Amino acid sequence: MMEAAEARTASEQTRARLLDAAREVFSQRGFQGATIREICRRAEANGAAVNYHFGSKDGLLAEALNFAPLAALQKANASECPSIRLRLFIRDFMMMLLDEKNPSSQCRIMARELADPTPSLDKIVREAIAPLHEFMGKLVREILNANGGGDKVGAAELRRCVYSILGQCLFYRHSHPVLHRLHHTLRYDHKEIEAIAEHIVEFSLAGIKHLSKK
Amino acid sequence: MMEAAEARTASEQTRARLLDAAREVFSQRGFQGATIREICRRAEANGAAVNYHFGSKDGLLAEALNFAPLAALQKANASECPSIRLRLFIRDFMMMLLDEKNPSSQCRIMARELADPTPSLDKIVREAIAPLHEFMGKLVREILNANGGGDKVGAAELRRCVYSILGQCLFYRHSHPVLHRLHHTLRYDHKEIEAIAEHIVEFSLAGIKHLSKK
DNA sequence: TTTACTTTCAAACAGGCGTTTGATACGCTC
DNA sequence: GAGCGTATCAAACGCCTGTTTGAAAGTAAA
Repeated sequence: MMEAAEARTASEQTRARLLDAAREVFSQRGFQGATIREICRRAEANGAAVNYHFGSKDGLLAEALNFAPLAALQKANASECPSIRLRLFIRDFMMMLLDEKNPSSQCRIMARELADPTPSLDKIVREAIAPLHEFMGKLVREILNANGGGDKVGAAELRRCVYSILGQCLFYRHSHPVLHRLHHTLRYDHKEIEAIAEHIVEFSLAGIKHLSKK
Repeated sequence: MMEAAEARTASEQTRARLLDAAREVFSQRGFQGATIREICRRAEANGAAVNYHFGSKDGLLAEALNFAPLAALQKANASECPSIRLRLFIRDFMMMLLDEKNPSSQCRIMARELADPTPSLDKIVREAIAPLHEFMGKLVREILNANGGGDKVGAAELRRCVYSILGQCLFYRHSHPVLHRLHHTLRYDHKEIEAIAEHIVEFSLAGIKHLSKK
C-alpha cells in the first residue's frame, strides 16, 4: 500500500495514490480483470485521472511496475555459498510472491501476467524475468560444480532445473484459488511461507544434486 | 479438433461444432478472453447459437469440460511399481498439457482457469483436481514407503511434494508466452515434451527420496 | 488582482461484450 | 401439402469497458 505515498504537490499525491491503487488492483485481479474505475475509486481520484497522468491503462501498468526489489534480492548475500544463497533467495522471493502485505507487489503483478500477454510483457521479460532466469542458472551451475559433476550437465538440462524451481514457487500463487478450495485452512502467513520455501529448497537441492551424479 | 464431430441431426452437428470450437478458443484465450462471437465464427454458427444450445457462456464451458481423459490416466498402468506409474503418468499428463494437437484440451482449459476463478472452478476442483491431488498423494506415499522412510513424512510435507510435481508440470503451460520470448527456438513437439517429462520425473524422484532420508 | 497554466471533474463517447428478440427457414408427422 | 415444433438468423438490447471532452477549480507567478 503506502509505498510511494509521500509527495509534495497535490498532483504528485494523486499520481502516487493512483500508482498504489493500481499495484493493488493489478495484483489482485490481473491486468485484464482490473478496471480503471476501480483503481480510481480506491485512489479517490476521478475516472479521467489515469488518462491524464499516465496516458492509458497500459501506461499506468508500465509505471506501476518496478523491478528494483527483485533485482536487489539477486544481489544480496553474495558472500554466502551457492546453496545458502539459493535458500535465502527462495525465502525472500516467496515472501514477495505470497505475502499480500509485502510492500513489493511487483512479483504478484508479474506472476498474473505470465500466462496471458499484455503490451508490457516484453518489457517485463527483458528487464525482470530474463535477468532472474540468468541469475538462477548461474546459481544452479555453481551448486552443480560444488558437487563435482557440473560439467556433465548441459545447457538444456540446466535450464529445466531453473524451470523446476520457479515452477514450484509460482504454483502457490497461480493455484491459490484452487488450493484454498481444497484446503480451507490454508493461509499464507509468515510461518507457512517459510515452511513452503524450506520445502522447495530441500526438494530442489536433492533434484539438482541427483543430476550431477547421473 | 474433431472430437465430437460425428452427430446425426443438423442440430447435433452445430452443437458438436460449437463444443469443439469452444474447447479450442477456451484453451487458447482462457474463459474471460474467449468471446462467444469468435467461438461461433469458428464453428460457423450464428451468434445466438450458444445461448440457444447451452443457455449461456458458463453453460458452454461446463459442457465443454470432460474429465474422463484425465481420470483414465490415473487408472492406467495399475500393475506397475509406483515410480514407473509416476513416470508414465507425468509423460501422458504433459502430452495433454503441452501438445496443442492432443485431442484432450481439458487440461489446457483447466490450467488457464486455475489462477482466475470462473463459475465452473468449483466443479473443476471437485471433479478433476481433488481426485488428481489425491491420486498423486497416494503415489508419492507409495514411493516414500518403497524407500523405507515414509512414516517420517507428515501430511503437509506429502502435500507439498504433490505441489512440487504439479508446479513443475504447469509451469511449462503457464509460462509458455514467457519461455517463448526467452528462447525463441522452443517448440513443444513430442520429443521435447518427453524430455521435459523425463526431467520432471528424475528431479522429483530425487526430491521425494531425499525426504525419506532426512 | 490579473493572468496563464495545471489539475480535477461530471458527463458523454465509441466499441465490445453476453444475451434477447422476433422473424424466417427447416424437417418432421399427419 | 398442411401444420407444427425445432433450429437458425440478423438485428438490437443493456451493460461495462477504456477513453475523450470541455468546463470548472485550483495554483502560482507578475
